Amino acid sequence: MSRASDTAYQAIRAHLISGAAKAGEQLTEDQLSQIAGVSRTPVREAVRRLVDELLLVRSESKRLFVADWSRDDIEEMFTLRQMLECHAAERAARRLSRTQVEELAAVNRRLRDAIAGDAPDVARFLEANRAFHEAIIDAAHSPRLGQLLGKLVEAPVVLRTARNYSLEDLRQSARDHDELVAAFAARDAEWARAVMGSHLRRAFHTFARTLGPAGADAQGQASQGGA
Amino acid sequence: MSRASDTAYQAIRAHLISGAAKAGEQLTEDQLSQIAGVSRTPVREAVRRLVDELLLVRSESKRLFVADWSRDDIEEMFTLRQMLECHAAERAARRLSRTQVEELAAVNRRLRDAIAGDAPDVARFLEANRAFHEAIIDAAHSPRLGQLLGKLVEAPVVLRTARNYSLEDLRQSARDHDELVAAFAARDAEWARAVMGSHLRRAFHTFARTLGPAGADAQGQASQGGA
DNA sequence: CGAACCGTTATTGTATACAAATCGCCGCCG
DNA sequence: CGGCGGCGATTTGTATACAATAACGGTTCG
Repeated sequence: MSRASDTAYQAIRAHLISGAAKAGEQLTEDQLSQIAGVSRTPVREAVRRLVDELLLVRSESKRLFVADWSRDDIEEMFTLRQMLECHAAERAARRLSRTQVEELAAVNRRLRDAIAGDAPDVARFLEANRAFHEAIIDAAHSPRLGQLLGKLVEAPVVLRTARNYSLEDLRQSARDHDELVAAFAARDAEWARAVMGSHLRRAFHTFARTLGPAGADAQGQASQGGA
Repeated sequence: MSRASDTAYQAIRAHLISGAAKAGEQLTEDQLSQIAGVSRTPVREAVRRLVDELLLVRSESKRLFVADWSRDDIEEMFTLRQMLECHAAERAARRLSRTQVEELAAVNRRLRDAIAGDAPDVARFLEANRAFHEAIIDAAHSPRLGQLLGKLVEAPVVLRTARNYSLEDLRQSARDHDELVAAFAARDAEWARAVMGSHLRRAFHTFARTLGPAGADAQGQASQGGA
């Protein structure tokens, strides 16, 4: 990846994740180029990526805003992710070699380690979690699928880092992963799909619980739509 | 949309569709800026879109090539599209108003008109077809879904214009659309999903038939992968 | 004769200056 | 008192020049 535009991407992303920028706030390319320490050209490239990943939004008149995810947006995202990632699990179940299954199991042991004690290491947990899901998607051998999912998983992973998960939530995730590994070992595609489905759907509800009841929604903002 | 970068997008896209550029051929941003008649800056913007839509490919060293779709790539793409668009049909079935259903029916009448005689007007057919599917996706009210599908439908629609479809293929499509309208009118989400599924799966086989048997595949090229 | 090295050339990446478009505000008129 | 129009300021879009990097070809050494 090119140097400056990648620098810009990471810097801006970090800036968004850190919470320094509030949802709905306007940002200008100039500000961002100052933050990233590069000129506007690579910033624009980085911004395009971030818009694609739904972390930034461009208004109708091309002005730039920090994305503001409503509960419905998040549910939609989880639904799409579930659809695609269940498919990935199904394909992976048919293709994973014994060695690869063992590798997945190893990744999940790392994940368990991260939540072994009373004080879970959330950063390590998230890293292992990401690696686990990524390995499955890779194993599905469907480049386009991976590409589509890449965009979807970015955003929530980001938001997630800011949230507090209960230890029980994390442990349930680990159990889900174990069952996925079992399904893969058995080469049972239907099983894998089903486990992945409930895993992600529960993740959504765990996530949504922190946002309040289903009716309440975020306030308006520069129209996010536009397909 | 900005003037020059949009011009560039359309010009380059037209250049690719017209067949003037062979699959796997290298293109430089300079060439493209000459073709489009604008500077490299908007060309780069347009190129990013086209890479995203899988019409162009960037090699590991950032060189630019005309995408070369293997049969497997096409099958993958249709599979993903089916998954997403079935979901869209399901949602649309629950949401479409009587008026909207009638509008869909009208679009399909346009489509039938285009293939009424012995010499079908393929351009009009494709336009109506696109409008039909787009209306369903819009009705699904899922902006992210629309966005994902946008990328997937671009490529095949493009290739498709170059192919010859039998009159019977086109008529079958029209019948499928009629049945979809019926499913929508009945507000039967399962029915809609099923019809959409067979519609797209058949489209894939119709398409694949023109590419030869399943085993034969395209030759190598700059690695297309990269999720 | 083959393979690795180095200089040349082609191609992409970045910075900067400028043009176009948009916004927000202020004054004007109804 | 409220809406309309236009002007200044802000922000994005485009062109161009230059820098960095990767491919190519020739030469030389083993």
